[in-house]
Amino acid sequence: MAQEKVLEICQAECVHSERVTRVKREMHAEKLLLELSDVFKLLGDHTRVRILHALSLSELCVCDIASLLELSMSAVSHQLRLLKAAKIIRFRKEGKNVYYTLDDEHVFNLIREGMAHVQDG
Amino acid sequence: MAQEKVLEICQAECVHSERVTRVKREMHAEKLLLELSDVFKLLGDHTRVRILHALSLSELCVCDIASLLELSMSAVSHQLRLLKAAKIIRFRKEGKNVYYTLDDEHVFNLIREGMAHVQDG
DNA sequence: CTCACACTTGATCATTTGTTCAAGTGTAAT
DNA sequence: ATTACACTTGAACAAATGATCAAGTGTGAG
Repeated sequence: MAQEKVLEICQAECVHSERVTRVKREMHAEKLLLELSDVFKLLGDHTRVRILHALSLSELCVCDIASLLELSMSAVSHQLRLLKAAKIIRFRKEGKNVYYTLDDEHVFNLIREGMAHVQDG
Repeated sequence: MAQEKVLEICQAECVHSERVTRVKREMHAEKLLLELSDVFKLLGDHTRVRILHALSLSELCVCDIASLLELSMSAVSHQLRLLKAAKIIRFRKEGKNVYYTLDDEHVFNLIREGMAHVQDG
């Protein structure tokens, strides 16, 4: 897992060095890519996607979600915690209940765009 | 992990049943959501996102990618295999080289939309 | 043919991840 | 205060994951 300096790379003649250096120049985004993969990782779980999809249709409290998706409240709460920490969802307390919603339209768009990809086959 | 029938759900008065049944009616998408989470899961890895981002800038052969991202060819090849299987990327052989590209614009859009989310903070 | 080499693949292993269980908050009603 | 209950949280454990290593393809050059 520790990404050592491997350099099991092919001979110089194989690497298209002009292309590689050009792409490397355009890749001033390493840090953002790391954040990006973290966001996708959060969306990349069946339970969490189901939760987010449900929240894209309505604000819901924890036990609504648990009931809807037939999960334990504990399992739901754990996942909500992750989504909350990543600012993908927002919450609001009201009495004994805690209501969750999507945080912004980006996530909504991501789900829509993802759906489009999936539906095309 | 085995998703047993838990039903540790709160009392009837807490569940907003009209809301829950309405959302449930609108959720005729369970199977798609499963596929969707699988796609996001593939995008949800640092190495794979870096590979995809590089491919969004240019067609590249395996050792270009390995060189660019300082990874072993083996590691790259394993990840390409997953992306290929999910039809997220396409390949073309030419002599001893194998060139990879993004399969369609959906993935490109996903990465762009994801970047927008990340950049907003 | 034989060799070099770009790439693939299977096995292994450490890390990460998601669920469950049990215990702990905090709020509202009695 | 005491109880009920919506929700959170930590520990524990099984399953999934990603990198490495070693062995395997297949293609082109000599």
